[in-house]
Amino acid sequence: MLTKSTQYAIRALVYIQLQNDEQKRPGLAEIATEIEAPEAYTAKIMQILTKHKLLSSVKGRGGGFFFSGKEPGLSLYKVVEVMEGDSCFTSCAFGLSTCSNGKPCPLHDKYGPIKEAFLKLAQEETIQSLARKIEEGNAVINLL
Amino acid sequence: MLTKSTQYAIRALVYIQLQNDEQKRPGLAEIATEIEAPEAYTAKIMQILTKHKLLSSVKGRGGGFFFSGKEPGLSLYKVVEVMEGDSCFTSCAFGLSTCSNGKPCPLHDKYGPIKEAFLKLAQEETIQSLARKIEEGNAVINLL
DNA sequence: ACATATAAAGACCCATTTGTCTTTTTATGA
DNA sequence: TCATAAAAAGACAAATGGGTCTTTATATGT
Ligand code: FES
Ligand code: FES
Repeated sequence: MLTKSTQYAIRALVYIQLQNDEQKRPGLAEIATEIEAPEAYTAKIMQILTKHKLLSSVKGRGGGFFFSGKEPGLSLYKVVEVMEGDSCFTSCAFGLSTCSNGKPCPLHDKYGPIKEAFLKLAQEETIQSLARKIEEGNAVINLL
Repeated sequence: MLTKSTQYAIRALVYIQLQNDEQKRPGLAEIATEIEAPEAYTAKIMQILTKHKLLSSVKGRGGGFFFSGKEPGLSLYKVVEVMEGDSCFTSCAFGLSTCSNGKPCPLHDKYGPIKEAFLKLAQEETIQSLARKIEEGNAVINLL
């Protein structure tokens, strides 16, 4: 499972993308409310994201968060990597220090493909592709 | 990802099964060493498992841990449930409070099947089936 | 130019998970 | 029977993740 921080990050980024698509630049308070996350904690997460250049921000009046738009899509993989590292894609489900085909744990055969599928999902889906599903009415961003 | 405690539990149970298959009843110290886990912490985990009757134990001289053998297999699902609850099988990857087909998050379509596969794995695989893979030389229990 | 709205930064605090240490209980082999 | 080996129990400590509060820096609208 992804950590709460990663989930907050993904939800926040998707919300920002949705707003950007309407030429808006949401601020912290609005984002936190919309994704149902604590405001101060959301602030910390936004700081991590901007520090790692996944996102841009402007301070001061009328400031807020936005994607510069020059980049292509932002993959979920990148977000997960920045927020919690990539161990959820690589580590052994059984707890061995390394997951390898050479000395597999007894879960390796069946768990490997699951990890693969999750990795593929994270690499192929982007903040933008998720936002699009919401815009098309095929998914929701919260349960409000 | 399963928690460390859950992983310790699974490894310990598999080791006990392997020893039981040779008519042995390993004690705490031996188990902890073999699964490469802290002894005192392993003790706590064994207590949880015995309290929930996933495992039997005898105190005193010549004591140790063992499966009573009357039960059929012990599914991974049961172990996970006892150790950390079932949220890893049910919760929303995006962080919504409920995962539902009615109001799906934008990850639901692609993540759902992955969760399904993981649940199936946990329900079908048992401590005994994992032990068998090791006995047959198709997997290892540690990297020692 | 300046007041103000906003993000950034830093110092904390709380909860949970992971891990250790000590004491108690109990079964059993000598 | 009874000393001892073992698990059980309880109290505590460290590490991590999640969360809050206060102060600082800065961009912008007026
Ligand atoms: S070795 Fe355990 S999942 Fe690969
Ligand atoms: S609603 Fe998010 S995974 Fe089902």
